[in-house]
Amino acid sequence: MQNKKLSRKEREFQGHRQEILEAALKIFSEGGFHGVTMQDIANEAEFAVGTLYKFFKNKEDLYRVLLVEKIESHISILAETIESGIDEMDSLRKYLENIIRLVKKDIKFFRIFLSEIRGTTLNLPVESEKELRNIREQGMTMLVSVFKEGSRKKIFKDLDPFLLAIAFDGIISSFILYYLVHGNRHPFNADMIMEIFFGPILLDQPDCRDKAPDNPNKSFSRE
Amino acid sequence: MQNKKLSRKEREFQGHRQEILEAALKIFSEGGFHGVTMQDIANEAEFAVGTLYKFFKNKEDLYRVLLVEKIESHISILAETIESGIDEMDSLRKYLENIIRLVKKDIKFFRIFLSEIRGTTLNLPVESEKELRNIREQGMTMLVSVFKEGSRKKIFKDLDPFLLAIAFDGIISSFILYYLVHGNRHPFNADMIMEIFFGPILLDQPDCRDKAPDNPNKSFSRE
Amino acid sequence: MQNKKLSRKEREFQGHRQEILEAALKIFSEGGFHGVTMQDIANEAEFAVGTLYKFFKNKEDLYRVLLVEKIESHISILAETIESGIDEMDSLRKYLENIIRLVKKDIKFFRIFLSEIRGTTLNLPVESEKELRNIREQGMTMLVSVFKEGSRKKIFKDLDPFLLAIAFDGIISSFILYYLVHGNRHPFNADMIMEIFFGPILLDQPDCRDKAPDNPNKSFSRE
Amino acid sequence: MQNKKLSRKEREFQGHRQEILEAALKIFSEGGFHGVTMQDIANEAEFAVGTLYKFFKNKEDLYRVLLVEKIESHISILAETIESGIDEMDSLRKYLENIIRLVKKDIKFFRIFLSEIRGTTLNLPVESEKELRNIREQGMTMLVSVFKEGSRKKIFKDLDPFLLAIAFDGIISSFILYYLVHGNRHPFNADMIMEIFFGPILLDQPDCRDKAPDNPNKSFSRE
DNA sequence: GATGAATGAGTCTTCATTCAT
DNA sequence: AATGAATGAAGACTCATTCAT
Repeated sequence: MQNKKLSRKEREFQGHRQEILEAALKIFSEGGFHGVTMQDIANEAEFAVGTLYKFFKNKEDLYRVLLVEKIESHISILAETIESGIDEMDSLRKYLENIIRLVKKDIKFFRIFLSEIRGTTLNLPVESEKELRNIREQGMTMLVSVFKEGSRKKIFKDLDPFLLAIAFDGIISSFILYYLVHGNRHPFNADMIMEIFFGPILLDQPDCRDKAPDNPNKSFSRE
Repeated sequence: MQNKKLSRKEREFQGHRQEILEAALKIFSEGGFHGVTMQDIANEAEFAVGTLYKFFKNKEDLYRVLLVEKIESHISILAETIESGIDEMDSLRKYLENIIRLVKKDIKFFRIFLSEIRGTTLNLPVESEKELRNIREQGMTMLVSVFKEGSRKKIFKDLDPFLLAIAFDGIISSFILYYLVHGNRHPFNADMIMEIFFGPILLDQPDCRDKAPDNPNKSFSRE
Repeated sequence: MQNKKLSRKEREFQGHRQEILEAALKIFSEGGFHGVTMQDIANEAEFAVGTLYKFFKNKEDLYRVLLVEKIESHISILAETIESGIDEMDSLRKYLENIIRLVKKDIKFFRIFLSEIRGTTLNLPVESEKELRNIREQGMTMLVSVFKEGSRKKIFKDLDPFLLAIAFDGIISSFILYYLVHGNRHPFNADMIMEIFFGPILLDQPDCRDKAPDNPNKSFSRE
Repeated sequence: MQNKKLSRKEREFQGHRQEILEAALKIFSEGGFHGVTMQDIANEAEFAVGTLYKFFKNKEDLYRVLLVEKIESHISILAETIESGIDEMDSLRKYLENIIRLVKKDIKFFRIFLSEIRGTTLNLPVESEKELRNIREQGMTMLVSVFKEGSRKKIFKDLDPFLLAIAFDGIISSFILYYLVHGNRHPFNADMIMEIFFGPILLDQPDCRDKAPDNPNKSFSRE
């Protein structure tokens, strides 16, 4: 009975915690970290401000937890996805399909996520930003592995797998961002993105590389 | 003589305005809009706070002007660049080379720019955000035209030129972001990006498209 | 019990609101609207500045509420008074007696009231000034009615009742002002004011009117 | 010649001083002391802000001088007027006629004057307020003398001449204020005010004095 | 755990005043 | 005397956080 009682309490605790996180997600996604007050979140969550502080150390902590929990959950889904692929192309296509599914399911989160992750000027204190960036890096690492493996197997052209991962990730982000801002104006799906990325865009031309003289000025490296 | 005197004053005025803008750029790029006080900027600019308000209506105005002036200048450079290309591929390569050049020259600006433009949650009041997004849109429009023309000429594969532009833009942003965060760890240049985007990544495979059954669940469209 | 608790909270809330209003009254009556800071009021009220803003939207609102609540309360007292008179002279004498009583009881308020209401250059934004003037106007309207009725009954000499009200009101204000500045140096009471206003000042003289040639220059009308 | 040159300079100096005072009068009368910036006045005067400080020590000084000079000039006019009267009634009528004339000629000044003089909460630091009040007192003193003389000559009813002066002054202020706020809605002139003040308002009634029992509660004296 | 009134440090912004030209 | 750019002190207001109930 004691056990049961505690368990109910625990369930309630977790329930309230979730309600607060969801309220925070909604409110933050609309106003951004600085455009939102703890009172706003408390109102949305239908709790008193003080209560928020029983669950989260402070505003920043609430925001951070919000992001970290979701990112970790998404990353673990995507990790499974990638591992379930029968080959690298399959993994990446599934990865894409899943991201698209997640974005549709969780627009609010991605709204925050993008502004937080793509920005380089900070909403949060350095420490929190680092943590976010590290978690985020794990996601990139997964991609890099796939591209490395694909390169090793000679499925992919011989390019730095890291750069390929950056590019792939950039395309995805760009589509997500476009979707968040403009909705369905130019519909797309995983296969179209795969085609754009992996297929040739340029038709009937030997190679676009040889046209470029090695002008050091153009290369992207700090002097 | 009267004329000369006025001209000196005007030059001084513009000079001070520039100094403030540069100080603001530095400080904002380090702390973000909300992480920075007018006092911080005044200190960096070596003016009194009050002086900032002689040049800019308020903090937001200062930030907005900072972005707008630079974006407009960069866009006009890129527009010229694109027009100077002998064909679409040349235009895009030059576009890329110029962006890379601009980023190297103006890291601080791009730091702000990315966080401002890629985010969907606002730093600024809605009105200012709209203005920024509109200017930014002009940049995208340029890219779209090139892809449209390339499609028309059958230089590019028959895909929605809009999606191609989004993808191209996404790759660029991703590389810039990577450069801003990690510097030169994985060096790249315009040609590499061109190759990744326009060349095929997938080797010796007929087409990646036909493997994908038309699963509506995967397509990126709201219900 | 729940009810009681709420009621206690409500009582406390109203209590604090009153404490703030009283502190504000004291401080404003000494320094005027512009000569006083919210910090001054907070100190006097023994609350933090932030607390003031839980009760009043801003400094102006606090000042306005202060005036409006008191004016309305005073006007309603005076309205009752006037209605309770057995005839017009009685009404006005009672009106006077009550004003004198109120002034003695609430010197601080009248200090603010006079400077606010008699001035024509604004302390407050136009909107608030209008509101104050409107409420104030109600007070004048009461006086005008009495004078109208007295004129109709031929109790008063046949003069524009409006002008009589203005004159009567002016005398009162003048005595109040004198009292506020010099205290009791020249004591007076309601009856003395009544005598000055209603009785003849000029002795044994036919009428002072016929001596005045109709010089348009002297009449108080805009050309 | 040297003399002449200085004299021209002096004339110019005085001219500019006047222009500034006039601009200040206009601007202050519209916005009140605190609602106006030195820049506003400078704009109106078509001088630079710095120039204002060549003529006046600071904002307060400008405001004070503005009032003092006008008040003194008006008082001296009114003093002459009063002295020119053939008897007390004539003096007071002429006094009234002149005030009305002055108000019509100098609405802007009276707008400031009233709010400054009738208020008891300060726009200005205590010292300046005292100075203004002293000058103003001189005006009252003139009135008091006339009433004293009238009482001595038994022209006026035997009432404290001081109170009569306060009452007379109050009526005048009230009419002026009404005129400033509502313009000519209820036209009046010196004679009407004389009649209201000196004639009986109450008709066919023995005396209103004896009805009043000596209730100390009603008398206007601090306990 | 839940509450929400109270706190007060922190910021933007204004504007009287100065001073080099 | 005239200028007006620069100054910086001062004040209204906000909001994350605390704590007594």
